[in-house]
Amino acid sequence: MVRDAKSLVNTDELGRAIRRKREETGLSLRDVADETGVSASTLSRIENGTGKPDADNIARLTAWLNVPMERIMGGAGRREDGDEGAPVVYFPQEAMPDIVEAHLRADRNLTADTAKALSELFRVAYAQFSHPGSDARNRKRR
Amino acid sequence: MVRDAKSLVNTDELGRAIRRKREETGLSLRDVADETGVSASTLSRIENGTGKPDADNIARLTAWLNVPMERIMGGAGRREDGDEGAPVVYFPQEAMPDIVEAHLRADRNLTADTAKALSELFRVAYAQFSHPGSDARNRKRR
DNA sequence: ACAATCTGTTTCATCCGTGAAACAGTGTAC
DNA sequence: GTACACTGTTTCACGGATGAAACAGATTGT
Repeated sequence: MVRDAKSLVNTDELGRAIRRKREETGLSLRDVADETGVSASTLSRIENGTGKPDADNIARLTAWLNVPMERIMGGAGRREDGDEGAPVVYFPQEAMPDIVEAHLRADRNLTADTAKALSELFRVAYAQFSHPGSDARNRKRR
Repeated sequence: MVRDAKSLVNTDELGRAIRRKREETGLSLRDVADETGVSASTLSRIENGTGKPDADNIARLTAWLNVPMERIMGGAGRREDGDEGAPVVYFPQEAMPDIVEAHLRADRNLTADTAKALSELFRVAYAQFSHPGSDARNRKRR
């Protein structure tokens, strides 16, 4: 059942991937820090395999790497195929714009200002579409 | 409202999902604790939306829920088929609209039509801002 | 009645990941 | 030389997530 207290976070692989991409693109730790929102000191620790990054930083860095999180974190089952009968709403209005913004910040083809502008645009548009005016929380499942 | 929080971990939905499945299967917190390796006290906190679980516990619980982790955490990514070792495949700007679209489609707060419309809007806006040749690139001296 | 055993919640002390800032090298200009 | 601007690393105080254990409530058995 439960494997004994083994860490499910593959820190080494994550660190290697980050260092590889960072060096390939010729960026400094502080550059990546600016793009991802993860501090340079934390990035250094992750690249050197010291400690385990928390969930937010893993999400930011996997977004920057463009790799699925399961690559870095183990133990997650895969379902999803066929249909999403699962009655769970995972991305409510609150989270979505932040997720998009995180992706935009990680996009090297955008300046910080542009990323912010796009993020704001999306935020406004999303809010408009996802808040029909009623206070209905979630769409009823059918 | 969380202004700077920008947490990429959707704790509330994770907690709701766990509580739902736990009650559906008639398990106690300590039962789930035994199955997942997450302590009952931590489970109680997660179900009630207090704090943010760390990466290991997210992995354990998404595994127990049998849902992909991206549903809980806002990571980007694309799975490269098969190969494990070196295999982190990066592909930059073209991916962004697709990533956003994937997230929008997974958002149950949006109808399919709305998701598509938002996706298109984002695609157009992004293309406008990110096309090469302009000043879009970050100034970077070597 | 009482006790025993469940349940979920909440202290409590400990551990650890975090970012800012200090630090140590390494060039590069002047 | 010696400032300066960069690099990656490490120190530091702090916030917060954690599990064990204490806790309160409910249910059941005797």
